[in-house]
Amino acid sequence: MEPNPVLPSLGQEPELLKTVLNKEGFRFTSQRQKILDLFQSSALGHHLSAEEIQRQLLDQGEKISFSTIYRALHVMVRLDLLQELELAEGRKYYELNTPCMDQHHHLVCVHCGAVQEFDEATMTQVGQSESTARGFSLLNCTFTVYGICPSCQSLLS
Amino acid sequence: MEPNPVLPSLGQEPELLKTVLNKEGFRFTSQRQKILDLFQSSALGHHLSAEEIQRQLLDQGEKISFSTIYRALHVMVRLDLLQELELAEGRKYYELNTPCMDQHHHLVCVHCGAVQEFDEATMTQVGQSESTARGFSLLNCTFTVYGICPSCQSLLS
DNA sequence: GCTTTATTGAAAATCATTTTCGCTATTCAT
DNA sequence: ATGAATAGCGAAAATGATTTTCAATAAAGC
Repeated sequence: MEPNPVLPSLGQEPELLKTVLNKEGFRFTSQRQKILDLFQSSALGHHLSAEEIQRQLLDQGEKISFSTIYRALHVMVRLDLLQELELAEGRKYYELNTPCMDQHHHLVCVHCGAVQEFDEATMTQVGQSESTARGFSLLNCTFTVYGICPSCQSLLS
Repeated sequence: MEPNPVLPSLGQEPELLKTVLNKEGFRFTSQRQKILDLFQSSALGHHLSAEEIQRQLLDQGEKISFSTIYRALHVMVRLDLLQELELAEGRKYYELNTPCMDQHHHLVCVHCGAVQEFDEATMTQVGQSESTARGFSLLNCTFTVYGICPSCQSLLS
């Protein structure tokens, strides 16, 4: 739950978000800053859905519409500030983007939905070599493992 | 486009699909057989969406509703005959399920949507070790690499 | 065969996400 | 700074894939 102290995050300073947005013709708004702040005040690698973002902002007294949230998320994905994740169930999640070689991957419990992150340098190496082998320029790679977590296993048995 | 001659596929013989369905209390129907046939008459690893399934069956003169298609797909995923894939864009794809250690992975062009498959034993090994390390029972793992394919690169430059 | 009940198709319902539109607020040049 | 141009905002309507409802049909098993 601590802001990550290691990675020099782009939006940590308001100035930077504004600069990055304006560089591409987008405008800086308080809503966009608040959404980015949410990600930065969570643990590194914490993922949020649009609904969770709205709820968390409401909890801290900020009313925001879904259209604004989705537009902000798309802009920040386009600017490489965020990464879009498909953690099952027809809902998209977003998290702070990290350089490709530092990417982490996900272990999802299909029963309770719990998600754990793990690092594995091998993954991105394989992604890199497979894509260059086929002439693709690599943008991103995701490795997701689905299983049943220990506590659900005991519930089910 | 050839039916795969190597893997002894469960639904190849109609008897088998019926047996597998009945074993779990589901009923054998011609619609389910036709859907499974579609997958088996395509190349191994070929993936289809519900819409593509409906179109292909219509093309061969078979009318089928989306409710039936989705229900059949879910049943077959539950029976481990098919595997559900999330190849971006809010649409689900399905393909014949292969034993976990033979699983292949996907390289997706985010521009034109082309998908290539590749095998990589390393992936499933990592998935296995990560999940057992955390006490998860492994069900499935997917590795998806996003990039831009050679032809789109030349179009864009 | 006959009964039970899972399955089907058509249409309505969901649900996350996207778009529309009138209004507001940011940007940039003056 | 001031103002014109326009990106972004919120509310509500629209979209599009998937799911559910419900009456009619057809497998399964006795």
